[in-house]
Amino acid sequence: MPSSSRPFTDPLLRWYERHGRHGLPWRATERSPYELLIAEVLLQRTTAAAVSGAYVPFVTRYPTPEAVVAAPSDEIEDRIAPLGLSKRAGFIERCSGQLLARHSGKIPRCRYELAELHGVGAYTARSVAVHAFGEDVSAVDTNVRRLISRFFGLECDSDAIAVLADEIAPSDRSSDFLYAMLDFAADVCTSRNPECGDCPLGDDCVSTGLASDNAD
DNA sequence: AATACGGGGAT
DNA sequence: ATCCCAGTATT
Repeated sequence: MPSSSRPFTDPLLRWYERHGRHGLPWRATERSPYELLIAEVLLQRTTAAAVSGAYVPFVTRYPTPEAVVAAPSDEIEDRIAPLGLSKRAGFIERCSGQLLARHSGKIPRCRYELAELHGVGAYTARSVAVHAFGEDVSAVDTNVRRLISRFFGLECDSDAIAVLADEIAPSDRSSDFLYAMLDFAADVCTSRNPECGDCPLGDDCVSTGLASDNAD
């Protein structure tokens, strides 16, 4: 992590310790890599609030890839349906089969092997690598993209965002840092009507004060 | 490089 | 009524 990024990372981590969404069920300690992978798939284009209700019943009913493969397809689909993008039910089934066939039911640590799994793209692979295995990278989703583009003044669709996100990830706290960016972007640096007023990053944010979104 | 998938909450 | 959400697979 370059020292020049500390005006970003330090206040962000401090904010996270105080105001982060620490109660989200997939963040509980002792979640297995498989359980984290399931959470990430359910969270694709889906709000944390929506997933939080369905998550515990899901991983309780299907605690392993074996349980997914053994279960009736329509039953899994019924649990995904309220979240939308119900084809993810099929993703999870196929992914679970691949986990059994290729990795003897375990979640691989390598994010490129992770991304070979059905329903697991670059983002989800990185996310699992960070939260399950502590890899020193970032995962750029909608929230992180918006936050970094605003703070550093980068174009929203710039490839530089992903590069920068990796560079500034603190090697010893990559998971907390990612959660911190997600929570901060969801609660303060929101898509519409960001709370720039009492933003703890305000002094150094390129876009501070221009309350219109889409900071570039 | 576009497009389909999607229900639910916020504005 | 429209926008948005911890994206990915498929044209």
